Amino acid sequence: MRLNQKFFNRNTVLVAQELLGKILVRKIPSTSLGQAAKIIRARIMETEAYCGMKDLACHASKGLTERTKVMFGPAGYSYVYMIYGMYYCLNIVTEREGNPSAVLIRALDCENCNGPGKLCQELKIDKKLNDADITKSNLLWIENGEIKIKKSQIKKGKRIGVDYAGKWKDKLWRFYL
DNA sequence: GATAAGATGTTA
DNA sequence: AACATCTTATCA
Repeated sequence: MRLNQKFFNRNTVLVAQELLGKILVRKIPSTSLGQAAKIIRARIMETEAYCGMKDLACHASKGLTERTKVMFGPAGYSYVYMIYGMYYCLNIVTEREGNPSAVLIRALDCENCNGPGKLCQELKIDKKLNDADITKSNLLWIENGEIKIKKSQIKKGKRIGVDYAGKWKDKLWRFYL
């Protein structure tokens, strides 16, 4: 079953943990004539929570801009941005409209998906998939996993690469299996 | 294992 | 100028 708006319209740290073990589904349309479309399904293994304007590690802390505006909208939308000039990162917007937060998908359990930049490469996720309603899209969505994840299976750590974020850099908002 | 550098373009 | 990354190289 596909996860709905209600699932994402909640506390970001909670959603980040509950996304572990869920199935990310990506339908890649055919690129050339006669070539079949491809569907990739993979378990989410690692996430990070980025919580609103106060969180200095969250892009939305810089205010509403062309880049961050998706996060200010309703939950359940994709936020895709370019990082370091070479990679894309995939996030899902959480919380109610006006509370700009998102969960970064850092790793899946498939080949070449052990990092936020790599999994976007593997799943052919780029800026075109920014601002997509993943509760309705037929290109990208998330489904319930078969397996129920127990709280004891979830490991926590500091978020990666956010040393500039002052007191927010030490928050244990990275979750992984 | 830890650390450093380089590739690269968007962002404010 | 800094950056929510990854790969390769060079240490220990």
